Amino acid sequence: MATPVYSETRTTPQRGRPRDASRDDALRQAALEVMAEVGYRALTMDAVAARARAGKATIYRRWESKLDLVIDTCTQLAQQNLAEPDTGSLAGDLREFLAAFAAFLSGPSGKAAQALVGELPHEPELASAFRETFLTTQRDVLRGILERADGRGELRPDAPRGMAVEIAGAALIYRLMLTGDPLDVPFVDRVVEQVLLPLVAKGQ
Amino acid sequence: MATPVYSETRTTPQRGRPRDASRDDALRQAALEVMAEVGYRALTMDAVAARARAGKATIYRRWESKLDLVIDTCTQLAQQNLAEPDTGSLAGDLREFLAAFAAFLSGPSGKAAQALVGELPHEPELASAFRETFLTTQRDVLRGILERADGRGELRPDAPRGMAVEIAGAALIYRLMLTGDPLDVPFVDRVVEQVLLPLVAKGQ
Amino acid sequence: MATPVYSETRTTPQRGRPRDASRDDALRQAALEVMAEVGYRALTMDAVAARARAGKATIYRRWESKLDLVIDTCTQLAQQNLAEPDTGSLAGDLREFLAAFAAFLSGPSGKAAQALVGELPHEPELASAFRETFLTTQRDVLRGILERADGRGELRPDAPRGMAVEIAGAALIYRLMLTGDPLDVPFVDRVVEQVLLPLVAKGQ
Amino acid sequence: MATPVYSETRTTPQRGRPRDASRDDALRQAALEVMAEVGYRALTMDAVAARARAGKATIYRRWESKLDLVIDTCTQLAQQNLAEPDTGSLAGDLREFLAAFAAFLSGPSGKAAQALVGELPHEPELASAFRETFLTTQRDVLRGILERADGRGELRPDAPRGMAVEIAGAALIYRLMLTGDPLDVPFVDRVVEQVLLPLVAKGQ
DNA sequence: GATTAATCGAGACGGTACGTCAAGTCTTGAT
DNA sequence: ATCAAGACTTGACGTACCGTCTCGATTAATC
Repeated sequence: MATPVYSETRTTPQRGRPRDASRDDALRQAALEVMAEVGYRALTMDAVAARARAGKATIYRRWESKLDLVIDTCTQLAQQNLAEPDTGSLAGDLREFLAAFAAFLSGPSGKAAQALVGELPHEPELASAFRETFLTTQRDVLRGILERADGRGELRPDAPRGMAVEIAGAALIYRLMLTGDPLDVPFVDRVVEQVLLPLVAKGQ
Repeated sequence: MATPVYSETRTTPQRGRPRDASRDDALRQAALEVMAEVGYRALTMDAVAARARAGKATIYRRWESKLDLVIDTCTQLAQQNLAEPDTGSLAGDLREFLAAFAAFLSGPSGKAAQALVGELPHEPELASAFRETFLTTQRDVLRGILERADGRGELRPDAPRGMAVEIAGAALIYRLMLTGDPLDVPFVDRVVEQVLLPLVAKGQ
Repeated sequence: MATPVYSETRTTPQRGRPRDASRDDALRQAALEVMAEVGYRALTMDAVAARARAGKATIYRRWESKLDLVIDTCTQLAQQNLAEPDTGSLAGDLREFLAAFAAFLSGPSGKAAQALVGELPHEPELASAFRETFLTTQRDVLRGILERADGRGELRPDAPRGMAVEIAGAALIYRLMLTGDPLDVPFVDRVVEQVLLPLVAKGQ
Repeated sequence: MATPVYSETRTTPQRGRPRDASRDDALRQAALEVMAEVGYRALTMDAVAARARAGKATIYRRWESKLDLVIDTCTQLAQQNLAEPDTGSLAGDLREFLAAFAAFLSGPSGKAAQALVGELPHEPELASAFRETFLTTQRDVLRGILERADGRGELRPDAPRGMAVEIAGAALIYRLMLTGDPLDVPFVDRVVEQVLLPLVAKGQ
């Protein structure tokens, strides 16, 4: 599921009191705060309900489970950070975009993403929502950056573009989730200069 | 903690019935099976105990918590696959080692590792055990491979060795845990040929 | 409270859509049916509303609570059976009245009354409404019967009238609510002949 | 059900930790206290568990429901008050026994009994347990008293014994549960002198 | 005839209790 | 002191109901 059910194009006119849309945001906000504080495992529906001053039924009316709520909460956050940069150079575009992505991952969304990784193999719906939110978008932007660089003649003809895109994401997320090392601008710069440009840029 | 408590140097000689060491393996085996079937979240101590035909106290006598049991179970598995290859060439060593590591990750240990990722930020002890098991060892072997290659004069002088090591691990784990794409030999070969060798090997 | 709020002498003339008086009966009828089926405890306002095809607000506009609705429903039923008999003889009056009262108690009102007994100690308002409906009226009629019999010289001078009245009610209600034995005409006759007349009638 | 399941004659030897019998009493005591304070309706399992410092599962392991717990709690109390008096006279026996029964009903058991009346029609098991506890025993004792009085030649030959027994119980319980008037010794004396003795004793 | 306001069915809302389930501890008898 | 078994406390789960509220849609009395 993973989204409150407004999108359902209504067949019947509109019966009863309509859902209060402001509760959605309040609940997502509460979920985000609680998850940031105690993590996914220790997040309880009671805590979210209490923080949003809502009844639990109000949550379960919108999301089927804790997982569903968390997914939707993260997805919502991901909508914003799509900024496709255009600095005119491959190096500039890569640096700018990866820095933005790193910042996004360093915030609550990153924490949430990490919390969800363990569920992916057992929750197919979550897995596809997760990949859509955290992987596909970022991958598409990177591909666009490489294409524009190719248009400017900056790429080697045999550049392994797919692999470069994968490596870029992998490097950031590996740091974030596994090593625990900081995901800062110097690191992004090193990834760009020591890995990405050498792999794809002409004359390196 | 993450290891059965035999190491506790006994002050008193040895009184009463000694611990049945075969229960350790039975319990780890049960834990592994249950985790592979239902994942970390849905794994219950009762289920593990029942599968091993053991009492819960028998588990808690050895491990402090569910997490602890799972960590130890995985660590145990990791002990075996340290095989440092020596094919005589950088490319050969990389291929062989990464293929072995990929195979290790593709098994139950990989599933377990994934299940644990979400807990790392809130469980410092788990985090260090996890990194020791899944990251450090692999990193050290890779570093050794690069050093021996350097001794043979196969590396460029300015090769970004640390980054190469990090990228190698990142590429595999990213695939395993996030994209869900298969972690097979062709992929490993592509990583070696399209990424690692270009980054560090002389004359590429 | 225990009565729909029409009595409220309106200060403002009469504005807006007037209340649909037919909903009162529909709701009481629904309440009676539900209570007869599942008892007081398991009666839910949602069930009553659904059965009457009414909104819950329509109920709460008329009655303050579940208790209030049930009380009013029973009271309504009680209004009818006040018939003070006048057969010309004490025995005849007693038989006729107690048979009528037994019939009343054997119907849904009796079930409802029983359902309410448990609430009496904790609901003073309910208690007084309950006593008014189920005890006082019946008691007054019985007292009238005894007085008229006394006027005819049928009573012993030392007849314990108060006790006789109390015993008459007690015998019926005890059967109804506690023993579960049938509250039929033969029983009423036995109460009259074996208990009431011996206690109060001259020459027994 | 209405009794913790020890009575179940065990087929298997005895496996695992046995039930802690002291929890039974603690829970019954807590239930009695809570019920006396807030009544049956408002009694919650959480409140009982909290007061007994027990988990809810510990309650549900023993009793299937709130009703079941309450029944058992009362039944336990009823076991004690069977005292069959033997003063040597019908009047003395009646006074003594009914006073004792009135005292029993005036305590927490009486409150509990009242709370249960409303459930009787919908809970056959409860009904029979209730009657066994609160009616049958008392009835049997009364019957014994009448028989012994008959043996002493105190009864009229045509005395309506069954009705007398029923009336005695009805008078007390009617007062207790319906009218709310006090169930004190003067009242018991009046019942004996004005009703029971006139109905059955010789020469009245 | 248009306006006005309280009604109607429907159902979302904040709460509270429900009965279940799991984690980790403790207690049996037996080895 | 260990073992299997299972009762124990704690606390979260997801559901159901209470009594209130809010929606669009009637429906009279008032203007």
